[in-house]
Amino acid sequence: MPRRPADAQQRQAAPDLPAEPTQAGRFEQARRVQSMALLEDYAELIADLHATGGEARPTDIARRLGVTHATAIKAITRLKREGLATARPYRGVFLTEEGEQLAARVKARHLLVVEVLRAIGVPPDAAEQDAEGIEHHVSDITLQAFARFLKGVK
Amino acid sequence: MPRRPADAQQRQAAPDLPAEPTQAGRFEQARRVQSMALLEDYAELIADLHATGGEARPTDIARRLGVTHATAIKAITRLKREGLATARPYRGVFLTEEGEQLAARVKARHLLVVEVLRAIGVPPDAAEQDAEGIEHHVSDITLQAFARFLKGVK
DNA sequence: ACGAATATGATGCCAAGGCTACACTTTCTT
DNA sequence: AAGAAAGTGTAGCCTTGGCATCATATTCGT
Repeated sequence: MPRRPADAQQRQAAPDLPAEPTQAGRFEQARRVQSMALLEDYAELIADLHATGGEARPTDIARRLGVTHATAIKAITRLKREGLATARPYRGVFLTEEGEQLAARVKARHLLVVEVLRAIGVPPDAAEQDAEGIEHHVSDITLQAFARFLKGVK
Repeated sequence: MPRRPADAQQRQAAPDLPAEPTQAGRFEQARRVQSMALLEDYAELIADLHATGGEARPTDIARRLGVTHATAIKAITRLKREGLATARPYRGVFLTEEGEQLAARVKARHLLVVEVLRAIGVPPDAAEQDAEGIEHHVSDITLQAFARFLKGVK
């Protein structure tokens, strides 16, 4: 996480708000997106676990993500800190309202990305694999374009 | 960088080689990709600086990327460590043969991704912005599909 | 119901990639 | 040519997200 530069040397203190169309701006944005990716993945997975099995235990989460439980717990801590989740010891993790909304958005986006890749002719396996990384970088504007595109080819 | 797990607890020591089609496998792959993204961006930029201006100084690189020069130098150190670049103090950074190849691949991929986004109907600015993050997650297989797709709509 | 197995949570370690600050070169300007 | 400006490199700090390990808590099977 960039932690607000405030560097005096050679950066004109961009007010952070506008997505300047400069190369540096694009890279900054990409880095910002990246820092959200983890939260998004966890939120989506927790929602999925609740939707299917019923519980989202740290160990389940860790296994599904391919990390150790310690890593999962650390991420869950961050989710709690961000107000996206709560957890009762030995009772699993629960998404807050905000967390649920994030998860829903992420899931919809994931499906759309996979669909678009498939429509373009990407083999199913590759589509699934690449979507996992791509989805986090798909902006709302691009997402809308994806939806329109699918309506066209459907 | 994952640093080879060797965890004994609940992971069956996957030989690292096969891209297993499991969810955990997909996430691992996405993380692996992520760790390459930085090197790719730097290599591409260095090649671009050489192609246009002529020199790739740490400060130029830092400015273009929107980071401080200290950060750029750290990344350059990693590039050197990975055998992708060399540097002569106060004389700029140079890509090795391998670095050049990486840069070329990355650039071609970037252009293709932007083109595909445009073809799908994504506005230019969004296409440029999103491609910056997306490109790193586009596998060779998907890239080939992209190329075929463009031939079709061209 | 109790002991083994499993899950949980807390620590501590590591590397990457941000940052600031400071020292030292090089280059530019006058 | 000398001082100012700009570039370069080093060091130290922070956060994130991996990891292993250990001590507990819970759950399960007999």
